[in-house]
Amino acid sequence: MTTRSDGLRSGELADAAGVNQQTLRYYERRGLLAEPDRTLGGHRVYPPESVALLRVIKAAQRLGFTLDEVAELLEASTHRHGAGRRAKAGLQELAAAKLVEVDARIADLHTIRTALVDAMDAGCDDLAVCAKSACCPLPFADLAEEDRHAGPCC
Amino acid sequence: MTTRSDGLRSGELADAAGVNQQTLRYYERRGLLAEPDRTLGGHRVYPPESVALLRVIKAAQRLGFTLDEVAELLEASTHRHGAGRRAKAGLQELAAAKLVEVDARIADLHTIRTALVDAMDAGCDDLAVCAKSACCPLPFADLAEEDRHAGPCC
DNA sequence: TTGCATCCGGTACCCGGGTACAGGTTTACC
DNA sequence: GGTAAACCTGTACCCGGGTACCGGATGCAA
Repeated sequence: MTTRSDGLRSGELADAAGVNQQTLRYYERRGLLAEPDRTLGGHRVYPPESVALLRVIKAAQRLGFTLDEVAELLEASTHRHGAGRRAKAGLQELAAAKLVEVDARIADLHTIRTALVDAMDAGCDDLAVCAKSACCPLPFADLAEEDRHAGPCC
Repeated sequence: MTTRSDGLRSGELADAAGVNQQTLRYYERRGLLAEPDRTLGGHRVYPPESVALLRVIKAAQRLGFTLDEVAELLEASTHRHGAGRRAKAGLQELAAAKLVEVDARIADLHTIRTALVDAMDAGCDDLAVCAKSACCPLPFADLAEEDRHAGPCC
């Protein structure tokens, strides 16, 4: 049965999409990739569209969506094709929400940038000294509040 | 022996600095906090300056420095007080390097922002459809390169 | 001296996004 | 039919910055 005209083996798909082979199985577990067909021996055989799908996943991830959000987006689209009702948020809603997050993060980084420049301009070169003297322009109290607002980096 | 006029217990320091008590021990392990004196029974007794030190640590962290970098900065300042030679980078150097990182991250986020707005303007609402049609403005190929350059978020 | 709050060390777990390894099949080509 | 490459499952580990839990010991006041 050499009629494997268009299926991809996991290694081929991984190479084509530029991801690790383990990542494919990881995405499968996370629900981003549907369980593919198998050979009689149990080896995965992916349809050619999978390459495009992986590229979409990577693009969405690059836009700041978490894997859970990407899974939600993909699930939403398949469900919309099938059943009429749509419970999941579409790309428009999630992108709008993500845009707000990105803008907040940019603003936050500008605050940080300003503080860094201030510290450099003031010639601070010793944290222990800064901690004791009041010369240092590092806004020890102020920064913390913004932190709560924007959330930690990770 | 009630002459504990100025020492802080770990719980007191944690409360005063607004951190978890476990975090204090964690910082001690990481070398950010020197090992404090102990009571006869082995309980930690911190000097009052520790509160300021913790605030500095939090401020530095807020500026984007990792705990390792903060430790390096603190270590550098104490070593400079002691021995004459300085091997560690000072705040000036690290801040300059961090500034470059922050600027790169801001630029990267602007790229992401643009892509998000483009996708919203184009009315994309289905990733699976976007993957197949060429209508979608999501720059599937381009984004990946920038990613390598700026590094992943976490 | 009793009783309760606090503290101790050690270990294990959390988040997100993977990656690595071990040890056992399957496939493909000669 | 032999052999090497590719594949399989399951489990454990990585990064950074903490947090939680446990059983036992201390501190302090009444």
